[in-house]
Formats: sequence, structure tokens, C-alpha cells
Amino acid sequence: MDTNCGPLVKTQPKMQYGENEMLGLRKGPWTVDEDTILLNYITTHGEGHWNSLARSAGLRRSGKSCRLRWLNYLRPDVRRGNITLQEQILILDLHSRWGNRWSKIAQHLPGRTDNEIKNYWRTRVIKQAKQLRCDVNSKEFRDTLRYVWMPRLLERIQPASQILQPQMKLDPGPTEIQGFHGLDSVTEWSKGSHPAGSYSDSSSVELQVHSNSEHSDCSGSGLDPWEEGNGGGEWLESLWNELEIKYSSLP
DNA sequence: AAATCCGCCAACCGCAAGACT
DNA sequence: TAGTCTTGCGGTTGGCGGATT
Repeated sequence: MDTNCGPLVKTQPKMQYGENEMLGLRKGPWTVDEDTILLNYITTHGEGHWNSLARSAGLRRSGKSCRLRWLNYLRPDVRRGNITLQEQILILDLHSRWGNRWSKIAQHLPGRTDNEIKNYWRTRVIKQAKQLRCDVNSKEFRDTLRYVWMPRLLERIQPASQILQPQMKLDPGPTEIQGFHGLDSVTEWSKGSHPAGSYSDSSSVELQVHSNSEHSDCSGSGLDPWEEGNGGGEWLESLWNELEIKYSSLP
């Protein structure tokens, strides 16, 4: 089991007061002791009926809080760490279909929680939209995701010659992407609109949109998505096959 | 070295839908 | 059928820590 249980506090966190506290319930970061109690209780009795679970386990937490802690952190199958390139593509693709249906999207990324995906979207993708001064829900931005970012991500994972039709490699997308100038604007923006070193995560989207032939070298970064335990697996292979088919048939 | 800024993410809140009585 | 409880979801917030000034 993953023993990395996040930024647990060793001392009692500062209490915030509200309705829960009126009932003697704690809020804020979970302590190691609380995690242990919750984990042991669920291991023995199973999950569900969170309010009574919280009481029975002796936790001064709301059922809601217990459920969230379990689902987002303590569950043994929760995957933590960087979102891989494949996962980024999948998130972009699924979001284009379903919008902010985070839990639905999370179902297709084993081990990832809706919260994590939502955080990824808000901190990475929406940030890009803001820098491009466009609405994240606009057709222009969606097209940019589809015709620029996703092919770039695909290209980065495997050499373009192996997976993409020749026209896809440099295809800036349909000319009706108004307000965007194909790859140019994205490339220009990615070159100099923010200070170098602002982003420590080498798998973040913006690094995928550097100029055409510049593939950031991930080797040795520990972020190789095909490394064992870092995003591989059958589900990913099938996803990959699906995306290959999908993007090789794009206009 | 200190102050400030900023990105990230855990955790909270409110609401809605479904289950139960 | 109506009321209450539980669960799940999406949006938002606050704190931590690293980067920058």
C-alpha cells in the first residue's frame, strides 16, 4: 500500500469554527491519527454510511469529510504524482466531450480522483486559456486544444512518424479557428510570455506546445509515461490505439 | 536575508438526486 | 406521498511551499 499519505499535520491544525464545530466536529487537514483510525475502521467494516461510520470510528469529523478523505487520499488504489502525458491527452479529449463532468472523466483514469483532475484542469488548462485571453469554453479554445495541443502531446509521447499521418504533424487545424493563428500564436506565447522556470512540472501542457520540432527531452526526468508504474498498462494501450485511430483520421 | 508573489492541491461548501422511512 | 437522510458532484477557498524580487 502507498504509504505516502500527503501533507499530514503532526500537531493539531488550527480549528476553524462553524456549524461543524458547534457539533464538536473538526475541520481542516487530517492528522496521522485520524487517517489511521479511518483506514483501520474501513478495512474492518467497509465503507459507506459515512455519518454513522464517523461516529462509530470515534472520529470527530463529518461523514462528508470522512468520505472525501477516503476517496481522495486513503483508498489503496489512488494514484498520486504527476499527470502523465497520456492522462493529459485523455483529460483533454474527455473534457471536450463531456465538459466539467469530473467524476465521469475520472472513471476513465484509473486511480485518479475527480478532485485531482479538476485541479489539473483549473491550474493548467484554464491558466493557458487566460494567457491566451480567451474563454475556456469557447470554440476557439476547444479547437486549439484539439488541433494544436493534443496532436503535440501525441507527438511528444511517440515520434510523429510512428503514429500520425503526415498531414497531422504540422496541421495547424482548421482555418476557422478565429482569434488564433494556428501554431504561431501558441508557439510565440509559449516562447516568451512567462518567465523561464516558472513551471517545474515538465509534463505540463504548455511545455507541449513549443515549436514544431522541439520535443522536450523527458529522458531521465522520471516522467516517462511508459515507465512501469508511471502510467502504463493495458487500459492505456487500448486508449492509445483509440487515439491513434481518431487522430489519424482527422481532417 | 527578508518580503512578496504565485502555483498547487487538500479540503470545504452548497446543491441536487436518490434512497429510505 | 412527503419528509428526512445519505451520497455524489462541481465550484471554491485557504494554506503551504517554492520562486522571484
